[in-house]
Amino acid sequence: MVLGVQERISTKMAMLSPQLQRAAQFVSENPEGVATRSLRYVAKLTGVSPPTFTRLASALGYEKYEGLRESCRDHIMKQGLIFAAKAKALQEQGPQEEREGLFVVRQAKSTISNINQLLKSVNPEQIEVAAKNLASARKVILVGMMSSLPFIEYMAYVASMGYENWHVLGRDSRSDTSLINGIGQADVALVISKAPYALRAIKAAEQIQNRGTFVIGITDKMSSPLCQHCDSIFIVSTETPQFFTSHAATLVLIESLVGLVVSYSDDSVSQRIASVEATGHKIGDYFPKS
Amino acid sequence: MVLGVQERISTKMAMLSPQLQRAAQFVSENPEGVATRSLRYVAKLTGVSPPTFTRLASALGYEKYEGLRESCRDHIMKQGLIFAAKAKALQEQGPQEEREGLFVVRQAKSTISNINQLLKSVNPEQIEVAAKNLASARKVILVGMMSSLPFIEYMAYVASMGYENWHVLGRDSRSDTSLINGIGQADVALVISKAPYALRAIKAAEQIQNRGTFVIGITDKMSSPLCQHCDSIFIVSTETPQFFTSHAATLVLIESLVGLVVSYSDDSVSQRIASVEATGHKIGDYFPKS
DNA sequence: AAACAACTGTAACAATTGTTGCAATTTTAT
DNA sequence: ATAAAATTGCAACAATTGTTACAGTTGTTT
Repeated sequence: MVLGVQERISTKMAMLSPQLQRAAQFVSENPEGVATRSLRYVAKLTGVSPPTFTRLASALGYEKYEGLRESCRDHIMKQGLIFAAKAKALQEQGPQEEREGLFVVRQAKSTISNINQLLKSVNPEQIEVAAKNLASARKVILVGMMSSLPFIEYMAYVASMGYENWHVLGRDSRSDTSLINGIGQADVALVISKAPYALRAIKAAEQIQNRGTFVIGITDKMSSPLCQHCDSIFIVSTETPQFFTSHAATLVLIESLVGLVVSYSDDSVSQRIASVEATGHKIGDYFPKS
Repeated sequence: MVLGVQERISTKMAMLSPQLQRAAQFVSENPEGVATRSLRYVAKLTGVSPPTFTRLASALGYEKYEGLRESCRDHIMKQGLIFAAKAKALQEQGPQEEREGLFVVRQAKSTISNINQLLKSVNPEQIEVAAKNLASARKVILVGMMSSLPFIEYMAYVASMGYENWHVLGRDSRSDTSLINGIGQADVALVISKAPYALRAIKAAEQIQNRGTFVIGITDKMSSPLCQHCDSIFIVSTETPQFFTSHAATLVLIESLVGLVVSYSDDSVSQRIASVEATGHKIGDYFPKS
């Protein structure tokens, strides 16, 4: 069997010299460029000397540079075929057409539509206000159960690099009650709940709001039981061609929120994040270099 | 506005000489060939003398043959944009709305572009193969550290509704080693790692692969250290207007994979999922149905 | 039928391409 | 520290590229 460019690059990348890696990365990221432009042109674009690409070709096991280019041609031809199929699938639009090869496409399509809907339905000002609240809160309580928990934890992880006052509720029930008891009006909570709505999340939102805490909610429908316990609510659609729901639009909202929160905080936060990563490098959490 | 190759050919085709028509037809039918191969090669393929193509270029209104080729390049690139039409529409949505405050819009834009890139770069067949592997594995090991862990856990959560042989590595180090020791060739692992690459994830992938286990990797670059320890690798872009990265495209891939896995499994899985939800209702995990 | 114009391939061309030897540099080992 | 090895860019190279002038062919007009 003949290996493709991408496979060859991914297997040999580690044992290439710095310049060859640069070249390899470029090839990997723009095979069309390699297939259509000349070696010297590509070299200039990459910021590497022409011979480097000749050498890359032989390092990847091709006899000549033309072999590498031929591989790139293959790659884009295959993509062209794939795309033809995708385009056809989109035109047919058949909901009963359960062709497996197009799963990703359908998934992606509904995801993009979900994101677009998020953009249409959501008020930017509302996000700003929510972010400001989160940024200035004494304590931030994150609530999410079942399938929403991972996204709450993602948020907590990102926030943990810059803040120490963000807490996740729902990891274990013991600490939960004490956490709820300690909060008040100076704090802010963010709750995520989608159908089927986890009872504990709804109950938590209710209790938290009863204590005078500002509650931000992310849910999937206006009719969601979460709505009535929130001071600020975001509706994100979760529709999917599959039997379970998609959380991608939620993720976009979360990432936007966190980004805004960081931008509202002072520079010390950015510095903290930088130092967290530096510490990680020192104790060997991260892969060296790059 | 600059005309494309196809338009130029269709308008002038009638007033071309026989040989030029032959050449024009070839160009119209294989623009990729023109973009990627040399003039002389194309000429030989068409059965026409080389100068004919130089003449065709000027007959179509290009200054030189290179102009025609450039048009063909454009044509190729445009193909990748079929799906990106929505993203473009989004961009045109409002240039005056490009105010600094609209974080969400910028975030959404880059996310959609990331998803599009996923579609462009990923081979549906490869996803199918990966999903089949996951569906038929004796045990599935999910690996992800740092910011990737929540997504691994999401995957584990969704899978837990239908399968009992999916395990997350990295929740606590004690059980990790025993888990790794128990795996072999009948098992499949899925590893997620993005820059900055968590050392433990890379090491885990290495160890797992050494045991003969099939390793599926999700990472952000071909130059990622994860690549060399994987039998199947998916590249998803994580670019963002912000300082940290976006995982939305990864989520789309994950949701597609899980959806496929379920579709490859027999009906018992769907039944299991249904019963899990029913049980949840009975013990009061979920909010009473609306 | 001859004269003309348009069409097309051959061959020589200048430009550009990919390649290779060599020297300068950096990295690694001793 | 020194030596050896590997990496990398420069410059000269042979090959190939796209182009053009020219000549043979074809079909049309007078």
